[in-house]
Amino acid sequence: MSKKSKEKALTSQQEDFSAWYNEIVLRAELADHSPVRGCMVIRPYGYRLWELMRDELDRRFRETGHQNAYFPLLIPQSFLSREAQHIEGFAKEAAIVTHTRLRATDDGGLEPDPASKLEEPLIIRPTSETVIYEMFSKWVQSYRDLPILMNQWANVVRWEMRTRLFLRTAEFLWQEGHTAHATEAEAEEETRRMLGVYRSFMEEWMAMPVVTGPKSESEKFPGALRTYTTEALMRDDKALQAGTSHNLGQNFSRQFELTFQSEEGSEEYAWNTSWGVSTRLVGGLVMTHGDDRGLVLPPRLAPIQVVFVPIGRTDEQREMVLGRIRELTDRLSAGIRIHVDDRDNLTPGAKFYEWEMKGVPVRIEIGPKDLEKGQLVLVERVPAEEAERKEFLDQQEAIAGLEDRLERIQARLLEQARVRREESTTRGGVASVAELGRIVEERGGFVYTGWCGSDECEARVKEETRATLRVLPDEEFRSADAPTRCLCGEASETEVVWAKAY
RNA sequence: CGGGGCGUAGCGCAGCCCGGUUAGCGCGCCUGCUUUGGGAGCAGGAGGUCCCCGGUUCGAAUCCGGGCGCCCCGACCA
Repeated sequence: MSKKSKEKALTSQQEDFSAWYNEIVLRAELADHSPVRGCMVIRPYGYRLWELMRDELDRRFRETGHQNAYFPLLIPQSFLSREAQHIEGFAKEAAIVTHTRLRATDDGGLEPDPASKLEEPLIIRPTSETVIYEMFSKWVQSYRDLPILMNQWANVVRWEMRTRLFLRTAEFLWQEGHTAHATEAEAEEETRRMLGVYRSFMEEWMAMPVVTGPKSESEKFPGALRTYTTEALMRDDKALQAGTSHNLGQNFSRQFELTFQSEEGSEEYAWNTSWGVSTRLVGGLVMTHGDDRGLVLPPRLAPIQVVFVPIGRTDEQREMVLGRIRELTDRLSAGIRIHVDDRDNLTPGAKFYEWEMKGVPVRIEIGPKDLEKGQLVLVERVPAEEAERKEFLDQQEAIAGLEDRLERIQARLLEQARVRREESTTRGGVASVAELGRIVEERGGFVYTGWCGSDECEARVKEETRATLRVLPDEEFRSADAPTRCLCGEASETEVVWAKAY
């Protein structure tokens, strides 16, 4: 019995992925557009998602010895200009504070008071390397003060031309880790360690598989020696840079006189790293798992893991059903995030659609018939097999098994995402730029090829195919028999991954 | 910053080309009754600076000029 939907249906992913994404973010109440162009309001449901990500990442940062701190939003303009590449990277998208007062205009409006003009403009941080290393230089004297392992949760502003909710907004929330070390080897180890933290978080919590490895010279962070990335593949077969970890070398310590006296007594520049993930991860989560019904959330990050929908014709029935639900949920471990949808102005069907759209992993229906039989109806957001969509289960057993079920769902989502990525990955036999272009155009996904290592070659491929060099994959991701030739015909130096990217 | 599209009720839209009563529809919202295992039904009701400013006209959502905003597609970026 196909029911005509009164709600406008979601645009399907196949019809227009971009429209699908925008609609789902708004309709699932993750975020909304702000009055200021390019900025977003993160709504409670979306913010809870971010908080759950944040809490787990924060736990992992502490576990690896890092401490949280907070550095100011405003940065002296002169700081940014100290590191040449760094300024080049951020100058084009800066928000600048020039005045400290407003005054009334004749026509009843407001304008910056010229008398309050700052001698030196302040930049709203696009990232905090400069202030942080300035401060580190005050705090560090000897090798005994190292390493410094610090992190901050903050907002940053980058005045983007073109924005999209979560994926690229003018202001976003993130974490930026900043460390200082006595040796290059230690800094490199730290850079790698945090890349690993990101990777395992993304896989274990977001159920989002990633390919890790260094970026090419042209794609690295401005001011870094080396940038490592975690690259994920979205359901529209475009790549998303989900997190980055940078070995900054001594670039910043030289500019900010971040020096220390070594064990041997010599004065040395410290070695720095920085690493970050942002609210962009929420966008990545949406585009990794979402389908034409809406969001699909992995249980570990779902604000609501299990939603109960009571069903009853009469007030009396509803009371009894709700009573039963209370009995059952009292017995649940406090670790499970549940919600009982007892609204009486919606039919059960309407609730089903709503919670599916919001990506809740498990729905449990209980009605009068179930009370008699001691059973309940359980539906997973993404069932293992379509055939068993509605499961009729013993109440006690179902409740007792919820925790395990959520873990199984978590694992399955990662597995499914992995399968999708592999199906969208092309390895071997891509021998020309034209062929790469064709694959990227027609099929999308990750394309592995050989690379001679030259910037010019990379730029040419980018120009001709619209694909970018996403990552020089770490060994475990490389092909069994790596290509021996670059697309240009020269000998391949390393295997690389190309894709159209967000 | 270039190209395209759109601004009318909370949301989605019609009306505009061809100016003419109190500006309309669906969803949502409020009240009541009946309902509830896949988007409930009926009845009643609330809700609008038609993006802004100016012009043309007896009369502007509609025509003209200027502005603003948003979305999409490109160049740059987490």
